[in-house]
Amino acid sequence: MAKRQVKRAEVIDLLAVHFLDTGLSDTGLRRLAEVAGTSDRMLLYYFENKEELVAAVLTHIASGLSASLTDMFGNRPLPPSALLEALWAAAKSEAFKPHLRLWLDLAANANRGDPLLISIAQKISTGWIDWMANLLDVPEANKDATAALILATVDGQLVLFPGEIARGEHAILQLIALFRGQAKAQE
Amino acid sequence: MAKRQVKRAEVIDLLAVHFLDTGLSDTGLRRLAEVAGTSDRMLLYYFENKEELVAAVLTHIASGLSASLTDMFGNRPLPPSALLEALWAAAKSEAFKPHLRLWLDLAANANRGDPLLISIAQKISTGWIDWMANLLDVPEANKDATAALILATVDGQLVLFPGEIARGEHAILQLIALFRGQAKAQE
DNA sequence: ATTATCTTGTAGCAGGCGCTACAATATTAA
DNA sequence: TTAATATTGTAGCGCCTGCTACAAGATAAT
Repeated sequence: MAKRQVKRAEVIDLLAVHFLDTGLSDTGLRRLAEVAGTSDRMLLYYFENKEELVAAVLTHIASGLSASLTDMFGNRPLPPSALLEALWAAAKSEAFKPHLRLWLDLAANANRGDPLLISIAQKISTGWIDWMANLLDVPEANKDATAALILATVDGQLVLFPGEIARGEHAILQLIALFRGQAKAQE
Repeated sequence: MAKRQVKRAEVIDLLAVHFLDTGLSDTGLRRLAEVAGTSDRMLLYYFENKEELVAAVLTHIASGLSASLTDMFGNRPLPPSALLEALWAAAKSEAFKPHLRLWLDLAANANRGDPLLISIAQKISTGWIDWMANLLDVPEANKDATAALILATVDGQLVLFPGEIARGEHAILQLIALFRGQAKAQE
């Protein structure tokens, strides 16, 4: 009778939505219990402690990421300029914002030194990079570096223009132009 | 007579160091009082409330930033590739890390929606961009975009590779190469 | 010298935090 | 049916949070 495991999975699903909605700040046990339709006592029955709960929810979100990414972009190879263009359009959309904000939250907390959060954040980062590297129509040797550059620039927008990501658009356009120039030079 | 103002300034100085050391997480009033050599009661005498305290310390750090930047880089115009190279070397150094981590902390909290933190973060961001735009040896029309691109990419490293910023170095090198290629194409 | 103002200490409030002890119930196994 | 086990509720612990009421001492103005 693994009712505990079933409930645990349900809780994770509900809390994933909540984390994406509100970030990592609104995570008191009593609040999470309310969101998940249970009690704090029960959360600590399903999970060892709060740390394990948070880790489970975040890794669940991370593992669902790849799927939604391929849904959104397919797997047709794209040149860097086109990929960045498409990614930037997505990043500006409301549907994408929760993921980006949560990721920023996670990175900031990880940079405080928490080893658990660091490992989770790194797993998510490499997930993004691998996915994008496979999608890039560039020489094998440049794939990872190009993917990291694209991602870092988009993330950087989030840091540089908080609350108003689209304001730094000219930086993205600049990078697109650089990619185009490079492509032309290689002809 | 205005002893309160004097003490207030001293407190801000001490707390600026503490914020740079530990980020925005360790900011309980009793802890800050200990660091500043006073009591929580006194902090709330010098400042209206905690919010005003944090704002004062952060803007103090922000206003000291320009000075230390020009100290470090002078004001000789540099091409984008050289500037990025120098900035990246600085970003990897221990001396610089506190500023970057604090900035990331600030951006993450601002992205939660706090209007006060948003305005502070934006002030700091534009400070960086303006400083760098003035330093860039590129056509006037491209200065802001190039500066934002460089900053966003370096910040993005912080998000993408938490706790281990140097691991994403190939992305930076990629951007440097793109800048070099662009410079050559324009000859 | 006497007010008035400025500065500071003591004590505590109401609420949140993660977590647990204990017991009651529900479910399964024998 | 009885006994073991799994699930859940109630209540509360000790500690932290931002903040405040109140009064005592220090300093200044009159």
